[in-house]
Amino acid sequence: MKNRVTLKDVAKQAGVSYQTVSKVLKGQGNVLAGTEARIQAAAKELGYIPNVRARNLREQRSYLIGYSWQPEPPDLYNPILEKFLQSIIEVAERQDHHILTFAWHQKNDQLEKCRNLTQSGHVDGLILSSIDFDDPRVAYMIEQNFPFVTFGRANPEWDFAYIDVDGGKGLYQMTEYLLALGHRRIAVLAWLESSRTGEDRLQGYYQAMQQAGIPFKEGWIERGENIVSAGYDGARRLLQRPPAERPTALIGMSDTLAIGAMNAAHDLGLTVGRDVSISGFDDTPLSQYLQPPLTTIRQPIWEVGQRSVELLFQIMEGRELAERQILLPPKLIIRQSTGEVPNQ
Amino acid sequence: MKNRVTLKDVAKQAGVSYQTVSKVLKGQGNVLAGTEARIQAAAKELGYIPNVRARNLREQRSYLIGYSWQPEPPDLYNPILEKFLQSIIEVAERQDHHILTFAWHQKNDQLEKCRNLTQSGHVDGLILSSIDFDDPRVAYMIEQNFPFVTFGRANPEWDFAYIDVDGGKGLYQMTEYLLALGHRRIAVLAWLESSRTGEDRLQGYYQAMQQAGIPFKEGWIERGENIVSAGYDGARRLLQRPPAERPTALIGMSDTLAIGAMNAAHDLGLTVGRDVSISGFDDTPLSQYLQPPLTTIRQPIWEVGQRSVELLFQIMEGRELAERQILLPPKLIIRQSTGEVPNQ
DNA sequence: ACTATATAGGCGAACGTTCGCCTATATTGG
DNA sequence: CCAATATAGGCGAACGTTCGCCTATATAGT
Repeated sequence: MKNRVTLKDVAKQAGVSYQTVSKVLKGQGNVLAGTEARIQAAAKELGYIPNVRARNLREQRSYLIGYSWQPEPPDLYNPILEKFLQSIIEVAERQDHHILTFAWHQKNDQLEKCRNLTQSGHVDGLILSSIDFDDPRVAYMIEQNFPFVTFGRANPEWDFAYIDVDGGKGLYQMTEYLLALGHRRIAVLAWLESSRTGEDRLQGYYQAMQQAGIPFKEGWIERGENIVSAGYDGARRLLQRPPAERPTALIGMSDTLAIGAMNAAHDLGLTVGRDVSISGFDDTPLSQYLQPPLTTIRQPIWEVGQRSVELLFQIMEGRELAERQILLPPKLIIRQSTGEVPNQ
Repeated sequence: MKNRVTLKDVAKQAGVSYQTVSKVLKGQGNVLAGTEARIQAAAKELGYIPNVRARNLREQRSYLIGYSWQPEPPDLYNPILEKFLQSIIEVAERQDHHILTFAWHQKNDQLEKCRNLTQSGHVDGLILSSIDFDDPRVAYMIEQNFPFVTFGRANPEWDFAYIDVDGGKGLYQMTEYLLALGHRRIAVLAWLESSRTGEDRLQGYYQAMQQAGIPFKEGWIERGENIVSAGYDGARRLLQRPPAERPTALIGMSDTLAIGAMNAAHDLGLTVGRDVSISGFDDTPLSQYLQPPLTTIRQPIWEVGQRSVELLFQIMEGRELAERQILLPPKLIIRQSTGEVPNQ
């Protein structure tokens, strides 16, 4: 590891100055064909691989993009992390960049970590997720004018590049679908009001219900953390109401909540898909194998990852951007948990 | 980003040479208390943060650890990736290191990627997973004497640092448990013979069966890829055998296969946990919420991650290691898919 | 034949650290 | 009073690139 082959070694072997080797290898050389061949041969023979640490210092960049996500508690998991990571890694590598991952444990760690990572020159850009409404990281990045992209929206008054999935549209479609099936009493297992993403999604539900002329009932929204037991408890409360006001369909704001709801229905002796319809959000890989398979909403995660890196590259290159805010539509995936599978 | 504050800025403000600032800030200074205070104050006032690119070049290291994993196909997911990643990130950060992630798509990409990453000085060490028996990456790292640790074993004739979970022990415990419940016809949904991990696990099954004096039946091993449909197909074949030779218990080599098996049993009108026992391996976060909850084997992923980074640090520091090969025991998690929950 | 221009490649400088050695002053001991 | 030693901090060098400028030769134009 220590005595790696450097430009100087190649230069000596090829009989030129090491700077010339650099130029030739970067395709900026202005040399005779013979010289070029000699240099290439020497580089190949010696197995020259440029030292990125020196390049980084000289070029004042690190070819690294930072990414961190909010850790889930042990018994839970992040259904989209793997795909998202893989997509950003893939796109980054196409441009000779890598992804540096970092963690934050306390909420107030976040800003400090971002500060350090950016100011120390560790990374050239940042991809942030689990964005809060008035997220201090976003404010800081804007203030510092440091290249970044978020997966998720923040305060709409701030102008910065983000990508998000239109969860409102997702819930709108889902509600519409359930209404078309004939449901009228449709409840939602929602997140706490502090979640911006959660409230966005809920808007889609409100909108569809209103369009269908169904008056809003406060009691149809059960709120809780994004954990299975919250889905279970919420569904249990809803399903134990008097028959006349018991919902016939439950929309979970995540597959996690939907799974809790399915278990609650099961424990109450109800058959999901017949006695009650239940749907989720995320299209967790296993959701199609649940009994019954879960109707859900799939986020275009791969595309989110790809486009966020592409966006970030454009920002890092200082290009003017036509489209800095991207909202991607999710896709309704119909399975048996909301009743018989329709034709096709 | 461009005109960040450097040692020279701090030095000017404190009225000393920049090298002295460096020494003081690294705690190696031999200066008057007053000078030290002046330097610290200046650094704080200017918000000095060392430039890691310069440090890396000078120190000939990157403070980065590389990690890559085998991407799962889109409808599948890696049940342990998130926890593993989080654990290695956390331990790495405690020592001022970060994790650099990279991908490989083709099998033959792997070696090339590792070569580049190590020879270019991108990373100081590597954590490798999805190890093959005669894995060329391992051979290369040994030959280059580059610091690395694997999660998983390779050719036992090679001497290098690894951590693995004793899957054989896991299957032994599971088989023993099923035998204790009274099962005699116990089948396994296994991986292809080319999987070293799979064969290791299978050994535990063979051993337990042999100790119980039950003759081995070739037909009780159904092999396939690690995908739900393979578990489904394998279980279907096993469960459709004539009653006298139909297995009463199916051991899945992964939760994925077990889920396929549960679906097959369901489709054949069998109740899992009563008509047939089914178990998995991994303790996927959702496995406890399946209907019925899945008996499975939990890998100590957090510990694997933690210890692999600790091991790697020791190797990077060139310390002699007492224990370079670590085998951790998994834990049997009993739920209802293998029958009634025992007391406690 | 003399100047302008292109061609091929050398060379210095810089990126921001860290580290070891050097020096000037102050302190101590005999 | 002088030499030995500590103390405080300066200074040069190096890590391995990239980049711009410079120069020497060759070629072309008039």
